[in-house]
Amino acid sequence: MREYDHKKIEKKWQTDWEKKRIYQAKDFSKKPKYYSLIEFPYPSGDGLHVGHPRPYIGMDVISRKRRLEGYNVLYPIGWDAFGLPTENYAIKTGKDPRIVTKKNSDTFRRQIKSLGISFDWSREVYTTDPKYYKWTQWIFLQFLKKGLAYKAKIAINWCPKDKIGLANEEVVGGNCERCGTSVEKREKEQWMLGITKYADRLDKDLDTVDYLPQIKLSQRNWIGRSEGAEIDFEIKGSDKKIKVFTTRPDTIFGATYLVLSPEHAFMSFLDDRSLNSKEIKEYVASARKKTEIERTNDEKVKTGVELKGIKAINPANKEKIPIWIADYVLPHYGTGAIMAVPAHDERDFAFAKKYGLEIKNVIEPIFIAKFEEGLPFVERNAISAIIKHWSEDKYLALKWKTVPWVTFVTGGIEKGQTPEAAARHEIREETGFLNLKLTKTLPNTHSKFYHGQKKENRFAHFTNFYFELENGEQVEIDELEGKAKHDVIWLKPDEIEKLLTPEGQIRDWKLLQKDIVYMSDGILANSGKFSGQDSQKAKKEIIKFVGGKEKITFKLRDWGGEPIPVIFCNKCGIVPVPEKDLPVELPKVKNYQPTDSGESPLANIAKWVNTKCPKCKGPAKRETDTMPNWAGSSWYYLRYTDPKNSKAFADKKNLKYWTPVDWYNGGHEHTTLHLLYSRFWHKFLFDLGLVSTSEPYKKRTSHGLILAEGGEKMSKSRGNVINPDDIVKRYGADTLRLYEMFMGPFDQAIAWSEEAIIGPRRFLERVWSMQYKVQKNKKYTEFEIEKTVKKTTEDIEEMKFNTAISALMIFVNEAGKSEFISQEVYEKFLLILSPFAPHIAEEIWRNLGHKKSIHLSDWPKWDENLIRDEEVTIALQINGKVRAEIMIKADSDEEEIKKRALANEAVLRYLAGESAKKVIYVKNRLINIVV
RNA sequence: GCUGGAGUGGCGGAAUUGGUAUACGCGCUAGUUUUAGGAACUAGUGCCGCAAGGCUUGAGGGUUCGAGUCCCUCCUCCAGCACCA
Repeated sequence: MREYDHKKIEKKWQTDWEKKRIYQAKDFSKKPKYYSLIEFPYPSGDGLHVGHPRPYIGMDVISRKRRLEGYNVLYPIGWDAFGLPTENYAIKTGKDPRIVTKKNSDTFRRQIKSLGISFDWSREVYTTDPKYYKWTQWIFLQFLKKGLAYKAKIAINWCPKDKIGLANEEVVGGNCERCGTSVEKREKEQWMLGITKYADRLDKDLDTVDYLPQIKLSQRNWIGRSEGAEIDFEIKGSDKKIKVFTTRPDTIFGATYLVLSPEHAFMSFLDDRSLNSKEIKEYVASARKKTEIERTNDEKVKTGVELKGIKAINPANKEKIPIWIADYVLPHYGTGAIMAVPAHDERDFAFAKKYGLEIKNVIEPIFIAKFEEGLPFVERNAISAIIKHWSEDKYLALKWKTVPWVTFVTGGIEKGQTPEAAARHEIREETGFLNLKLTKTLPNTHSKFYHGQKKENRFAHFTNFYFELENGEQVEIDELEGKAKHDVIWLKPDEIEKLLTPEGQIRDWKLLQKDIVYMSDGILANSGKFSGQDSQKAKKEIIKFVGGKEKITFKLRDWGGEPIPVIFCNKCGIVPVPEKDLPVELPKVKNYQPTDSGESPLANIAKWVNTKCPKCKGPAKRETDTMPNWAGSSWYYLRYTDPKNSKAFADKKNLKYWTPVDWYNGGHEHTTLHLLYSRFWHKFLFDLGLVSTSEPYKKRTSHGLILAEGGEKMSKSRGNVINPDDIVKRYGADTLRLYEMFMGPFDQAIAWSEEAIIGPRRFLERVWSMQYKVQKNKKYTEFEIEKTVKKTTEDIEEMKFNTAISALMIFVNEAGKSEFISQEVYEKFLLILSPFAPHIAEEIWRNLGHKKSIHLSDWPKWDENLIRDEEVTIALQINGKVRAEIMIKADSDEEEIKKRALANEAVLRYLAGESAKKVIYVKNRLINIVV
């Protein structure tokens, strides 16, 4: 019996596989293709830590399984090397980023190879390679041609220490993510890509792909589609109009003022027309000075200034309403102006409260409780009354006798009766109390419910009152009307919310304690001819009524990116670099020091910057800003299909064969920006007829981070990095792979444990020693392997690698008990183990006499008939508690089992003479005896 | 604040979706054995209790013959978004 020598085995097979190129994808094949993809790594100087390979191993398991299932698999890798860290590193060391990148990727490659990941190394791409970024630039020129790339002056976050622009994500709490310096706001010309033009498609087409639900959700949130309307508000005494965007046109009768963002174009028209133009100008100027962060982070205290002497006209009710400017209205969303409905919007409410603006209720809440399906609704006008005790902080409620309700006093309004009179009448009848002071009338509410006593569905319209009792004087209550139906109880404030049944009354109570802004749909009120209608249903009619237009708006904004391949000419303006001159290569720069102005270090290299205009041949300058790193990573998966092509970014035939990516796994942190941007690029290329599918990725999943043992992020600066090299040396790549897949759910973050890794190693030891128990032509533990094959096959597809491995372990534990194992069964086992532990599986496979690699074999099938157990254990429960177990033949007769159960000794003991009320049988699972 | 996810032994985590809670692994306890290593093997291991037995899935209520799973209220943690009208 040989020892399990992982070092020898792993080295040997890695060399062999590489020599025979068994993982190289073939362009075009009779086999069906399968394209599995991981996010390509950023090769930092720190080398790999154990967190990096988790997704690679996960997709490796999928890819290896697909090969065994007969697919022609493309599983490529490359290096994403542009971007801030490289630049920062270069700045620090003064070294050429390309040399640094090369060195780093060499380390990464060696480390990844030592794990036995089945990447096709012949298709490696580098985003820093001119042969690659030539095509990034080329795609950019296509954007330019179609008008989807444009230059705009936008505010950027500027770190004065690093002298570098930061993306919003790189600003944490107003400080630079890297160095902690407080970030400034700077205006800078930036290249923008018009992703917003694709917003609708990016949203809709999510229906056509198989992404994890959370991923779709966060993409949808990021795109932020919302349906609403644009409505013009006329300015009194002027032909000017202000256009607002709203998702709640149904609340327009409650719009009591307008708010414009300080950047709004109306401001320039205004000039000195308003009575307080100086104040306004000051406010606009101060808002401009604030950074985006200040504007949104100032604990959301709202400030604003009224445009005095100017009024707008609410098109719904023709009322004159004031106009304000305030920086809580964002310039770049909707029209940069809103109609404020303080009664039904929290932000408007806070603002209105602060500045004493009118608050007009136009939506009355509707509460829908349980009702009988199919029964018509009987409409009733009703009252509800909160009544305070005359001397204590207690409130009157009725505890109903026939139904399990606790309510405030309620009752119908008779014809000709005022609501207040109805309330007083009802209170007297039901409680006998006489001396009430009407303290407050609360807003109306509506409620749909089933009236258990009257046996009908009710649609009640409530007028709500708050009374205070002046004293305890009472009259005798009529037996029938009062006491027979309910008892009067007094509730303390903290009991009310817990005990009260009707939601509407709970709301009344809460409203009495504090302001509540009702923002949901309901019944319209104070809304002219629309009063009484369902707010949701009336939306469209109201838009028509006020002359508005339905409109869909997106949160998504165009994003800045800085391309290289353009030239600025004084005569011709922005001129694209001719395609034949691509790529525009970066010059070798000796000094990578950044400049104070925010210009690229390239700007100092006159020789490179000064060039000729391709159009007029006059003197011109090159764009000196460099591409953001997401540009290169937006299309890299296309390059893998044809990585060496010098005529196009990839040949159409290759693209047609390999795309779309069948399964793309990546980090949670990329589910919005990267994923959205690459979808956008892909759709653009699709529109140009350059790729053959409208979506790049058929399926997308995420993996969780691996954290350090304390649960902290792993990083060199924290000094808690676990290097896979050490693990591979001591336990072997197979153990590491197995452990990473076994440690917990794949999509969840999880802390590394140096202790727990021994488990998978022991498992492999047992797998190893099993080979010495193999018997040919004998069958053992047959149905166990069938079960294991089924479970493993299914779990891998759902990325439930942890339970798949658990099934493998259970098999080995079981099979290990018998003296022998049949070769057939053992081989099946090795095949389903092979995606997780490819080296040991290969070694044993060959030891068993195979000449060809296990990884070129076939994935085993299982026989459903063998899995079905002949006998099953079922539980005997009494009142839901397990008291005994019995063995029965699978699918045996129900009555017979029940008889056996009732005759069971343990059952009889627990029954203790009592007879069974009911016996429930769940097929092949349990019997529950109710006593 | 909003949205999404989660809370199960000493620890990482299972649970065919309403049907025997704690699979698998780590750790721990006892034993066996050895080429003395960061070992291997065998048995045991949710909690309380000597036991019979009782109790257990963040807390509290509810529905059900039966709830980790469904409903309501609340608490805690993680992630993303953050005035998007």
